[in-house]
Amino acid sequence: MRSTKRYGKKIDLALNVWVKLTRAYVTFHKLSEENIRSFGLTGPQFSVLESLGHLGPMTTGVLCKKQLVSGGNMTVVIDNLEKEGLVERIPSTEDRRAITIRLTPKGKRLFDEIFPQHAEYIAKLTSVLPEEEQVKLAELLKKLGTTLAARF
Amino acid sequence: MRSTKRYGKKIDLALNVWVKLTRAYVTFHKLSEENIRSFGLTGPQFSVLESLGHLGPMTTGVLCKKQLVSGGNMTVVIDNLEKEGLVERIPSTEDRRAITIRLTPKGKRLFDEIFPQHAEYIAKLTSVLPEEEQVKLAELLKKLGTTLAARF
DNA sequence: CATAATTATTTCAAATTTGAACAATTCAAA
DNA sequence: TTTGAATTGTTCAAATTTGAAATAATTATG
Repeated sequence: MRSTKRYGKKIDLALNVWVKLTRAYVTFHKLSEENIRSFGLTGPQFSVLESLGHLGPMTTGVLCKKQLVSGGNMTVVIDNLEKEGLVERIPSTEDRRAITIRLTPKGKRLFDEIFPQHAEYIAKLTSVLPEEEQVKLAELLKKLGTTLAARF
Repeated sequence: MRSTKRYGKKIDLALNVWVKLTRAYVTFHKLSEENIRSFGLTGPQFSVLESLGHLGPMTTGVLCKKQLVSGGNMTVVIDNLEKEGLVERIPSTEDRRAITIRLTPKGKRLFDEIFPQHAEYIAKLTSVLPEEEQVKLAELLKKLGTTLAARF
């Protein structure tokens, strides 16, 4: 950390956290994305399938909040999944502005097939840390993420 | 974590680490990016200024490795910084394929002005964790990131 | 009830990023 | 040497993402 040693102890520590968070995330993300591509899906497509597969049908807006992406982007992602016949748009019964997205049977089959494989891969990557460190890391990251989201 | 409780203890734990890493990173990144925009720079532009400001002139290729982005992208980022008069391209003396990028005086002045401000902001964000947790988190993230990069 | 403000989604243009193709250069081995 | 493989940076096309309208529907307020 030679590059971040000139701003006082507190700031150096904070910069170090941020740098390490970025490196760990980017490296992990590239590997995960690569694995997802091998299933013929993009990362965002996979994330949508995962949300729908685990939590059931939900509206476009809820999907946006879950993945923290813009609405314009989500429309495109859903368009592409729809073209592949993996999801379908159903007008919401309660709110006629809203559209419910759900897996088609084909989408459900694909999800059931590839999600466990991808989960195995994630576990392989994560296993570079022993389990007790994984627990600690998840706990700290959760605290950081939720507190930031709540406070800023 | 209702959505990730059906694949066995080890896999659930790994998925949890990955989900929390993603949330913490994306949330932090959006806030940091927003702050950088307030200085009239994009995130990648700021990162290049930071590398050059802290470590001195370096080639395009080294910048790519530091920021983990593609060469095509780095060319555009440097083009834009050059248009603003913040960096300049110098043909490398040792390797005539390579081009050294360095800050102009204007770039150096901007860097000296805004980096401490941004560092303060990062410290404000990070301060949602007490210092001993920051130390622990940085340590775990470093281990995760470096081991992944070395092993996969 | 009527009007305004908010919310959900889509459309569109612009910015960003990647990856492949390419030109120039370096390096290593025959 | 010199041939060929690898590396450096750029260009280009395509994919991705965002953010700002635009549209439609709902909710709140007077």
